[in-house]
Amino acid sequence: MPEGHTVHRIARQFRADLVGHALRVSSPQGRFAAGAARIDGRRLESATAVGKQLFLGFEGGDVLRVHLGLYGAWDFYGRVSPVVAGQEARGSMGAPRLRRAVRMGEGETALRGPDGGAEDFPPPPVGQVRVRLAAPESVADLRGPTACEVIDEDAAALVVERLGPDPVTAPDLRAAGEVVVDRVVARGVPVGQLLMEQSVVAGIGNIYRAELLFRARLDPWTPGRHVPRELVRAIWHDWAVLLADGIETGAILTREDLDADGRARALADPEQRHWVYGRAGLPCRVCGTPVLVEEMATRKLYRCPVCQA
DNA sequence: AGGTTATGCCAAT
DNA sequence: TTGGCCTAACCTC
Repeated sequence: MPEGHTVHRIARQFRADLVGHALRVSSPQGRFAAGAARIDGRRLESATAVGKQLFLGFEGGDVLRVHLGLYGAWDFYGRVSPVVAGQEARGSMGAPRLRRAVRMGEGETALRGPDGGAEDFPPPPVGQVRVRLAAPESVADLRGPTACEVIDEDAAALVVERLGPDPVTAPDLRAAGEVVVDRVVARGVPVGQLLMEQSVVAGIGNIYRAELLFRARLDPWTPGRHVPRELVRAIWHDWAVLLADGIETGAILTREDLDADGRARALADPEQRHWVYGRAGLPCRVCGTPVLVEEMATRKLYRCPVCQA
C-alpha cells in the first residue's frame, strides 16, 4: 500500500539493479502475457517515479507503466542493493509482505521465506505474479497492481501531464508550489479531499494527507478556496520534507517532535509513527482529545477536533 | 475456514 | 454515490 515515497524507492531499486540490463520479461500468472512478450529481451534504460506511478523505459521507446493501487507490491530477489547509503536493502516494497530480505554479503541479499530457509536464484514465482523482470543477477516480481501496461513514450508523457507536481521531479520547487496553491484555492471541495487528488498534487495518500493536515493544524473539511495561499504553500513544502524523509527511511514517520532516539523507536514501532492516522479514539498527542475518524470521499479521515479547528 | 481490512483508483449509475 | 478490481495479512470462529 504505497504512497509516493514507496514508488520513488522502487524506482531507485530498479536503477540500482536492473537498469542497463537486457531483461527477460514474463507473466507467470498469465494475465500480462502479451505485454510481457512485447518487451521481452529488451534493455531497460530508465526507471522513474512520478507521484504513485512508476515508468520503466525500454530500449526502442516502449514504457511499462505500473500503478500498485491499494495492495500491489514488488518483490526483489538476488542482488538487492541498498537504496539509501548505509541502509540495509529490503526485498519487498509496496503492500506489507511476510517475506523479508536477509543480508548475504557485500551489499547482497537473498530472500528467506517464513521458514527461514534460503531460496535459490532465480526463485520459482510464488503466488500471483503479474510480471517478472529478470536481469542476470536480480529479479523483480510484480503482484496485485491496479495498472500494468506497455505504452509508448507519448502516452506516458500524457499520463505525467495529468498529474499535479511531485516534489522529487519538479524542476522548480517554488514554482511547482504555486501550481498546487492555484489548484487548491480554485475549488470549493474540502482541502482534505484535494490533497488526495493526484491531479492537484502527486503522491499523497491517506496517511500523508492526515498527517500533513495535522502538522498544519488545518481542519480537513475547510473548502480549498478558504485556505490562505500561504498555508497551502507551507503544506506543499512540508510535503517535500516528509516525502524526502520517507524515501530515506522507507517509512512514513511524521512526528517532528521526536529526538533521534524517539525517531529510532518510532521506526521500529508503527504505533508511534503518526500524529493522528490510525489513532481513532486515542488521545491526541498534543491536547489529549480523542482523535476522530470520519469518512471523506469513501476514505477514512483522521483528525483532532481541537488542534485542527 | 471465513470475514474484514488496507498507504488506490476507475467506470458505471 | 456505488461497486468492482485484486492480493495478502490479520483477525474471529
